[in-house]
Amino acid sequence: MSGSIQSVERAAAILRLLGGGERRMGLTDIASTLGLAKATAHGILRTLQQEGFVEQDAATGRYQLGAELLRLGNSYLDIHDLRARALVWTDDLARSSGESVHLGVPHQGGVLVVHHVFRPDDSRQVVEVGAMQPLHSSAMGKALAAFDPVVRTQLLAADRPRFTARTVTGRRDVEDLLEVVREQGWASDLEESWEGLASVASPVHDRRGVAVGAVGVTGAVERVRESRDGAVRPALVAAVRDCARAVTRDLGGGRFRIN
Amino acid sequence: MSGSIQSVERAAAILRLLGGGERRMGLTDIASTLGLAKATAHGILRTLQQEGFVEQDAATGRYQLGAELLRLGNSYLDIHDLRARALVWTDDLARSSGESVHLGVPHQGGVLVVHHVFRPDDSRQVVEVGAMQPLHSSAMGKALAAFDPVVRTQLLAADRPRFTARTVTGRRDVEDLLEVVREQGWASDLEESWEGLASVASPVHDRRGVAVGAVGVTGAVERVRESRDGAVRPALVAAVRDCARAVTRDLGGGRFRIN
DNA sequence: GCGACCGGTCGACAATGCTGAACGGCATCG
DNA sequence: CGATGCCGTTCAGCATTGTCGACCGGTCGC
Repeated sequence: MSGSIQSVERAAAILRLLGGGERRMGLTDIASTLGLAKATAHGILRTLQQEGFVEQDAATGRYQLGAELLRLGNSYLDIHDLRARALVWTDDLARSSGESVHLGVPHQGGVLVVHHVFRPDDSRQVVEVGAMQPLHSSAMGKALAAFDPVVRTQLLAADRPRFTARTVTGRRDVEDLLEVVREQGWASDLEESWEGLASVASPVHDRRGVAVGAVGVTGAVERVRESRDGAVRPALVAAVRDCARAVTRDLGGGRFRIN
Repeated sequence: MSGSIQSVERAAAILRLLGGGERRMGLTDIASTLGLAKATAHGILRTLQQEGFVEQDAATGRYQLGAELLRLGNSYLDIHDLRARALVWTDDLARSSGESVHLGVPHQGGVLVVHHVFRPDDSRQVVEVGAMQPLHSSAMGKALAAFDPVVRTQLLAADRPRFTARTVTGRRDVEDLLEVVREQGWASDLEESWEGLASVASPVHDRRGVAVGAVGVTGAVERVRESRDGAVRPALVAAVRDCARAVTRDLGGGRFRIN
């Protein structure tokens, strides 16, 4: 029986449902959305609640995600090998570039941010660790898709929503873009995800040469580009690629690889 | 049948096992630790892996926590009402106190950090969101235990490991300490958890008056205390209590409550 | 105060997942 | 270099376990 455990699968579906979209959901909602009997959903929810993965609002009886997920998510970060090795390099990159630095890994058709170094000034910033970035419009996403065939397939298969006027959505256009990224070894995002924000990213490879993550800097488009509508600042590109190369080397891979 | 779903319970146990202690575990280890048949553990692990909650090292075959947990943990933060309301106040507290600020909620016999504002200088700091603090030796833990009977019971029931020479471990001592905290409305941690670090914390109450969280500042003991072996800086205590009171008020509760 | 809705419960059925044993690959050790 | 253990994985049969539909009791809104 190489199938999956049904109840665990359903529990995961419930968690995913609670994690995306509505903040709180009622039992009936959850059950009907997933096509389950109310009693079935209730049993799973009761167990998840008991384990801390789900909490129930005492007043309204509605369900939401639980604190245990935050704790375990943090444990995941402790485990993360790539992240541990990248810590020191990304710190340096943030200092030298003066911009905030992200480390992302491919996850479920997107890029999951596993590390985030704040821009080294006193401005108010929010932690983005645990957040997702789109594959088709983020620098890290394109860097990963260009070097990992699996991610590339995901990118081409999924729909690519338009976030700004500069978002590239056409399949042909995306494919050409990835070709360029593969040739030059780095990717950019010039106001393709958010107005006014630009990023530069480069992939990190493990010892077998597969792209396991990407390092990127993000900042105001005025600081990332040389001039209005100009090219990305070469020094920034060099710094990002240096960082990505350093992490790759640290992972024990890429001795013979160029990125 | 008010029991729990067995397989979901076991899946949660596996996740908790992977989250605490060993970074990676083999199937046999996991199964024997939890008293499960290998095949049973394998089925659950396969499902968890498929859902992204667990990852398997391709080389060694060992299992570790998966990225989906980080994503969901982040979603939990988005949901968190207390955290959302506290954001602006904790920012102000960090600025005015010049120290790093934490917001914690009681969770599984400890304090789970749900928000963390960096000390407003350029020093290198790591995000502690998702980390746990002990009830008996942290300022937030004591603040929560003093005002929430459930947490208080947990604190008295659990064993209280000694972290430094100043950690209070005796049951009688802890009870007296909590009494003082309840009277004065705030708690401190003077090198009881880590050498050189001190904290001050005050509880946040919801509209029904129960302590749902705690706000605390943490810094070098030399900056928190007025003098060597002196009292905690009154201005710092006032700032923390102001912040906690503000959040409580924001939650719609505590109009008649003093903390 | 009536109705509709919601969360929760109950008991029966059978589908589901658990169990013990056996397989194949890998590394180690003799 | 073959034997031996260890480990992750698979298999098939059995009964435990979770699922289902119908049924409560409370609450909100009309």
